[in-house]
Amino acid sequence: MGRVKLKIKRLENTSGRQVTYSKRRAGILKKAKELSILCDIDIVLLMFSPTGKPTLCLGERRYHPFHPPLSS
Amino acid sequence: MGRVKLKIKRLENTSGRQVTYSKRRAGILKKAKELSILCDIDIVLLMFSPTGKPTLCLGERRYHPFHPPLSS
DNA sequence: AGTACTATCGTTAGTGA
DNA sequence: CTCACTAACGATAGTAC
Repeated sequence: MGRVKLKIKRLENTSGRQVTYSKRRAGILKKAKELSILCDIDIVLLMFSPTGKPTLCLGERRYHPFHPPLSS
Repeated sequence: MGRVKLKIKRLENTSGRQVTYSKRRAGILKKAKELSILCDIDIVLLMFSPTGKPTLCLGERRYHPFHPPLSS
């Protein structure tokens, strides 16, 4: 996406990695939340920034102990 | 995306939830892999399908014990 | 269940402040 | 670094098989 195609390989520029991380982290967190709501599923997403800062996403599903599969 | 806008709320149709889950699971797994490679980070993604089947993604980063932040 | 197609919407790379 | 903008690329809803 964006203005040009981006090859999927490690970004060599440090600040570039951080900027790309910030943008894509927001995108994937949104995707995870959408998926958990749309499909009513449990999801866990844990990631560490290029500087080591962790982000944890636990989805939006209301809690069900022992994660029983849906019957409906 | 897709042909029409989709409201982000629980899909009431069971098979629709499963189809949407399959498509979006593929999308988010690709995003997670791309993010881990581009930004050279650790990422963990765990999710359960509407029928309870788990999927685990551990990212593509080469292993670093104790997850040291990048120095460069 | 899974694959293929594709119009349409969503994400984001590059840019500037 | 963070925010806003937007052209252009990417993901996906609906469909057909």
